[in-house]
Amino acid sequence: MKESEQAACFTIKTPEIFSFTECLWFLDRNYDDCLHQIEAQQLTKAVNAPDSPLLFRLHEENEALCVSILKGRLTIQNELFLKQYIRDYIDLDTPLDAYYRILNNDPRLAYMTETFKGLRMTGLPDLFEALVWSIIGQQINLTFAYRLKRRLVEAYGTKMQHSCGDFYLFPIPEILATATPEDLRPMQFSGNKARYIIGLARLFAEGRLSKEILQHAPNINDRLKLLMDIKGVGIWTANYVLIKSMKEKDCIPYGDAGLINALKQHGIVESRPTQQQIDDFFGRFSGWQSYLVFYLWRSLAVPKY
DNA sequence: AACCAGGCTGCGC
DNA sequence: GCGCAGCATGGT
Repeated sequence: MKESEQAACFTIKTPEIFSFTECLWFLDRNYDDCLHQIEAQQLTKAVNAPDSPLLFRLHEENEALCVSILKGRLTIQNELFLKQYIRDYIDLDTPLDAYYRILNNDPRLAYMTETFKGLRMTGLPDLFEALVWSIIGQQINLTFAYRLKRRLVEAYGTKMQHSCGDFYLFPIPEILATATPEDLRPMQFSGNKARYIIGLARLFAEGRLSKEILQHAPNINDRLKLLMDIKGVGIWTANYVLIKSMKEKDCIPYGDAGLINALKQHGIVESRPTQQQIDDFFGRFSGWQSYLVFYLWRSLAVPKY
């Protein structure tokens, strides 16, 4: 192997208040996610980088994240892209101390700063992927949602083969735009999910929606409206996507079954809370509302809560 | 077998 | 703007 190829790795210094274990745990959660593999505290994943697809592996060592490239060329441009991708993927750039101070002010939530210490928002930097995934997840349980995603990705995504297994890239809109609802029905997509997803792929393929377009919208309400004008995207999906893909600080996916369960389990709301009741509680967490939603989702996996 | 799941659309008010 | 039925599909 040539020296230049041996150098196909780099490190990223980890921030204060960071737990790689917590982040990996959330990414895994015992669900069958077809877009990454987590094993022995290592994450392996394929991404579409500007110069070529990359298969990378991430592990922690000496207060740094080590990124090694298993497949694909680590050009300068690809390295810049991957560095930023990882920073976005596990939200390395947000200092959490202010958030933890607010959590500690609420006796019902203070335990989170220890129990989930260092957990960072796991993002979906690819807007198209975030939208499709949220449509898949509407109104069905997560086990089934991950199964649907796997079928879609294996049928329309790009495979990267490696000695430790096959890794998939999420389907690009241009490919998915050629599918018909009849193609997706046998994979157990409902007719509506199939139509919504294909419509979305066409929107992206025709350049009528992109992350850039959304980023250029002047404010959060314009971004919500741009998203909710899409067939199949309601208030839940729009907020979910702004959290996961756009790092929006104060988004609440109203109606989210998991969120409401978590709020009930913490004694914060009664069943079937109104939007106003949820806003009243979240008001104190301005600047960290999205993060709080994320930590409440995390809490659902704790038996006590 | 009923009720639930990281909802949405279309309708009537 | 708000509430509600109807929908679609597997898990528990």
